[in-house]
Amino acid sequence: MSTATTKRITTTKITMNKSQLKLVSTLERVGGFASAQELYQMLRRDGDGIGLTTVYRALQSLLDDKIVDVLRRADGEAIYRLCGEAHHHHLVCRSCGATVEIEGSSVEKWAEAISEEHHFREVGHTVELFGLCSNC
Amino acid sequence: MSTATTKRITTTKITMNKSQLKLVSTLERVGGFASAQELYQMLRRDGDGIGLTTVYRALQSLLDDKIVDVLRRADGEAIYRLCGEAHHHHLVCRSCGATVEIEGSSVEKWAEAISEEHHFREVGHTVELFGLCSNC
DNA sequence: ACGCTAATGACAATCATTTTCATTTTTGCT
DNA sequence: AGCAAAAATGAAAATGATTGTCATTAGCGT
Repeated sequence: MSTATTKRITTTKITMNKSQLKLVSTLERVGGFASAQELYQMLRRDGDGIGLTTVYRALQSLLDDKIVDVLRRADGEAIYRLCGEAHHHHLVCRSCGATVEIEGSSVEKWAEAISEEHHFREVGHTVELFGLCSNC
Repeated sequence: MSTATTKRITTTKITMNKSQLKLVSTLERVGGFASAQELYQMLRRDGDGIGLTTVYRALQSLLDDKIVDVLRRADGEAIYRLCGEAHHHHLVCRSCGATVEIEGSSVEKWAEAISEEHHFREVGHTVELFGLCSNC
């Protein structure tokens, strides 16, 4: 008999309720980041009678289930996006707001190495660059 | 006579008022990040009659003068630190809050390269890692 | 249909941050 | 020193995102 440890396979069954599904599809439509307030307004505009509380709750569940990622805008407002989106970072002009999407495999590798070095698991990262673009 | 363009030397005289000085010295004492609310409470504990409004205003001025940096905690609260502090990043346990300070010259170089590539100037960056530490 | 649980939404509460505005302090000038 | 204008200050109210409360409702299994 092998003494190999059995890998734990996480079989958490993830069930999404109606609100969560609506949010996911709205986020798909957005294709990037959106705040809770923005998502709420989009749904209302579409005639949906969803409540703000429900939007926040559903987003929290989606976060727990790792279906969405969260980030903070400069003013502190939380913005969400689907995890599935290709992971990239942003170079933002702090004057005019122009944004360039950056893919940075080197940073990903760096983050991974650091995490291992310190025995951290499930490490995500936030990497954002802020400066002045050539026009500003 | 030379036709060389004259380099503009920015001689903005930076004068700090009393409140700004107090905040700088408090931040020195802290040696890292602190929120406006925390700084306010520290000063009050020390018997200073400073008002919260003044703390926010002074921090804003220090930001404008590039004397302090700002970052966001996970809950969206803004935290400030002196720019002079050795620049480093953080690896934070999202469960117990344990924090490891990381220095990452490779990320600095990467950020610089990206900035140049897109002709951005005065680029600062935010790099934070969040995960689960070995105890959690 | 019935009973139970999860989900929902209106509303109030919280908390950081910003605004307002009247008062005080500092500064510059004579 | 004396005085006027400008800058700084702080109390209190306003704002805006987010969270908590709680009564109502929708779904589901029997």
